[in-house]
Amino acid sequence: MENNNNHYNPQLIEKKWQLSWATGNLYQSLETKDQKKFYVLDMFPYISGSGLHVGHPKGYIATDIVARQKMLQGFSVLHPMGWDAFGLPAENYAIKNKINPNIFVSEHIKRYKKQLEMFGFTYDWSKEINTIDPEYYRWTQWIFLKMFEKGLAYESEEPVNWCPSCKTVLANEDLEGGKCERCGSEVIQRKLRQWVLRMTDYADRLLYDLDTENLDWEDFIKEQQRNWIGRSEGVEFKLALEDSDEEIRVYTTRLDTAFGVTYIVIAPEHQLIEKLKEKISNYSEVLEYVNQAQNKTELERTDLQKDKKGIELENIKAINPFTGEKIPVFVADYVLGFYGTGAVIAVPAHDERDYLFAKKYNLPIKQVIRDLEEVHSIQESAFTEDGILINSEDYNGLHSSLAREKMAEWLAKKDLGQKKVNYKMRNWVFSRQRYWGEPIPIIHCPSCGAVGVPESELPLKLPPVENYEPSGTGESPLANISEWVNTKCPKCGQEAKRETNTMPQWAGSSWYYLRYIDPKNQEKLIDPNLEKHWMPVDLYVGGAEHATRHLLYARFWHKFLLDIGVVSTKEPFKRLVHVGLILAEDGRKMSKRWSNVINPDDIIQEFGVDALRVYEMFMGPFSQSITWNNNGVVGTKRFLDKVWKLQFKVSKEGGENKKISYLLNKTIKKVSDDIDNFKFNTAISALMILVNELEKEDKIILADYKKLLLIFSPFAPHLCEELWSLFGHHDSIFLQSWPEYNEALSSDFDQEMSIVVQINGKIRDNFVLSASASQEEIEGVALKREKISNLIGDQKIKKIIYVPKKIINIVI
RNA sequence: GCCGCGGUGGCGGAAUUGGUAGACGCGCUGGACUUAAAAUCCAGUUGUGGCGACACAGUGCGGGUUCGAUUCCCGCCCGCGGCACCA
Repeated sequence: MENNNNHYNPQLIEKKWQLSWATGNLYQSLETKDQKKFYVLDMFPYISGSGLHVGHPKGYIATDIVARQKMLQGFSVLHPMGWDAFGLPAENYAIKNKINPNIFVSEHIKRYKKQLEMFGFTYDWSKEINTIDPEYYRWTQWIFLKMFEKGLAYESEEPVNWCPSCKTVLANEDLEGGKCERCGSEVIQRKLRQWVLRMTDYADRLLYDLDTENLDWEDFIKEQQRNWIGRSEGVEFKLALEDSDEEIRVYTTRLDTAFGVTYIVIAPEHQLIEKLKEKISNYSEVLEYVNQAQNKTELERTDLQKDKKGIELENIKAINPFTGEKIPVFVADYVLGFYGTGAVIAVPAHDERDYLFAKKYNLPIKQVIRDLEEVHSIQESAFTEDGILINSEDYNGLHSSLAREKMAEWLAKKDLGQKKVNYKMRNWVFSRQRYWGEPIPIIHCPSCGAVGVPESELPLKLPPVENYEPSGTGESPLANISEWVNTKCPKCGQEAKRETNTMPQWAGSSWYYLRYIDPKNQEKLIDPNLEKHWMPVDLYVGGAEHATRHLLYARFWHKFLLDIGVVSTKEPFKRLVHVGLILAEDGRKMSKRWSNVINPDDIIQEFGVDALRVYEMFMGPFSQSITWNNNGVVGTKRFLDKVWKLQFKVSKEGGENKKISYLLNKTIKKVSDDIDNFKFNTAISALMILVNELEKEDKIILADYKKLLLIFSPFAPHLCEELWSLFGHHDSIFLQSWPEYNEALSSDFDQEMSIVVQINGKIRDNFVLSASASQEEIEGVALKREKISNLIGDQKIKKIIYVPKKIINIVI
């Protein structure tokens, strides 16, 4: 099909311009001093088994529009792309299809890249990175070594989440409702030696910088991170045990309720059970309960619906330091071993769980806080809010918040306890018992312990292996390659063994945005001058599912890199926008499983990539999930054809068309603002309105048409570049300047105004008159209108409200 | 259960320092062009009543504030996302 007066043929122009842009190095980012920089970043794709569907490029289209607009506005733009390719999903796919993961990943990268190139994106491919490239992951390993040096990476034997199907441990962040996020299997707790990153050391900074660094992030993502970090301020203190040297340490945020403590509850994992085994008179019963609890899966144990069960440690009594009362000690699995001290004071009157537990086991419920209005009845339910203290001796009458302070002071003075901050967030379990990941650069020496691989030996390459299958023993398949495992200790030269665990999927993506800036640097992770030039990332676009994983990990690593002087900003991503999903026409997620996937190649074949780009941006608000509709692409192709057809109305002669220049000017502002605010749908709508008006004209002035092409070009780059060249230009449209909005012009045109007349707020009439008319004149005209005077009749006018240039409301 | 977001025509959606609800697009109806179809163009399209001018109703439900509420307040219902015994 040829181009004709009604339609253009995308096949004839799109490939041509993509080639021209690439050979002209149009998108190479340069560190020029005289231009302002703009670093716009996409979350790079993870290489999995399935290819791209129409949902994947949505975010990339948006960043491409922003990148092109910024270029036109005179910024030097960095817009890179790369590949995230280590990790479980890629490895599982490779195993399932019996391919070498290396080969599978490399082939898929080629395919992804080809698909991305069809979209005509502005990527600077000279900056391409790939997380499985040894020249890339040597720096991932380098960061790990630095963390090891600083004591932030350590070995641990704590119980960890183990996925029996993936045969590896998982971080807390990798769980979804107690199940493996990848395969859905139930995760069990297993004691295994692991590498762990001390992320909780950064908890406060991760929390406070969300607010103090003026991050332009959507609130719900910040909120998710805050909840995930889960900071709480409380007090840790000890209770003595009767007839014993042991003591119980507890953590509470409600010290004000301390006089209401009627028993203590400890977690089944608590070491005190073992220590007191001689003293506990029902020890065998207790042990049975403990074993039962530990055999439960995480899911069963955290099921809120289940009964609050527990068992008393008979013959054990703790002493409440505030009252001197002797209180029983229970073990119950609703207390978590890993949080706080693994032991809590139970205040049934003021905590719902304790209330249920106390009712079940007939334990006393002692009220020590009353509500201000004195309407709450402890007989009916626990009162969990702050209030006024009662039954609390010296503290009676104080408000909860003040009581907490005073009581904490008292504990500190008696040397029984002090204020303490706790986090829900746990340290990052960083090793995986799998093949497809960055080797952890550590050597285990019988004399020196864990020793870092010398920097000069990086990258420590992942060796080829015959069998990728995970063993399930807690060792990775690397353990079977003796020539790789056996080595010498870099410190003492003795025979030693390499660490065989690998890094998790999220390692490479935790710092990739830095490497784009200086991808080929052999000496350093990044050149400090380049880092200062480009960082922080000005705009980061990707899926919201990364709120508590990638985005938290990357912030953590970034802060560490700040501490060791590699980067200069506190936060990596200044502005973050999340992309809404594109759902299939049946309303479900697009997936091979449902065979409802729309392939972009087919749409591009039929309508061209510009029509697809414009449609995806026009569908609805960018961050909202929206269902795909093939007819929508028909509509945007129709719109592109309208723009194409307008060229035949362009005339080089003739004077200014006031009406059009006014509307054009308004559209320039609307489109500029809307791109800034990610309101692409209304930007396109404004362009449609302009085009509809231009269609009605017999003649279009060339200068106006060029402006239309310029403001439309970020959305439909191929079509606009083609039309630009058809008017005799030899240089790219993207080397021009974004049209300026002329503020004076906007008021110039408003010589008339349309006034709506309301009676008691109901619209009854409207008329047009000169924009210079005063309120009195307008009132006069309105009251003389036949319709209005008939409606008013002889009723009395109470008052008249005038909204300048819009509405006059007569109240009768 | 807690936190966050949302509910507007046949459909996707637009409009919020309170000021003409339904922009723009899809679909549908009628018309022009054509031997015919496609494409394109023109007109219409929230509902009810009316030939019509127009009237009444209308932004999840029930109240309230206001000259005026999709927008603000109170009480509910429904959907989506996140967290989930964190003491």
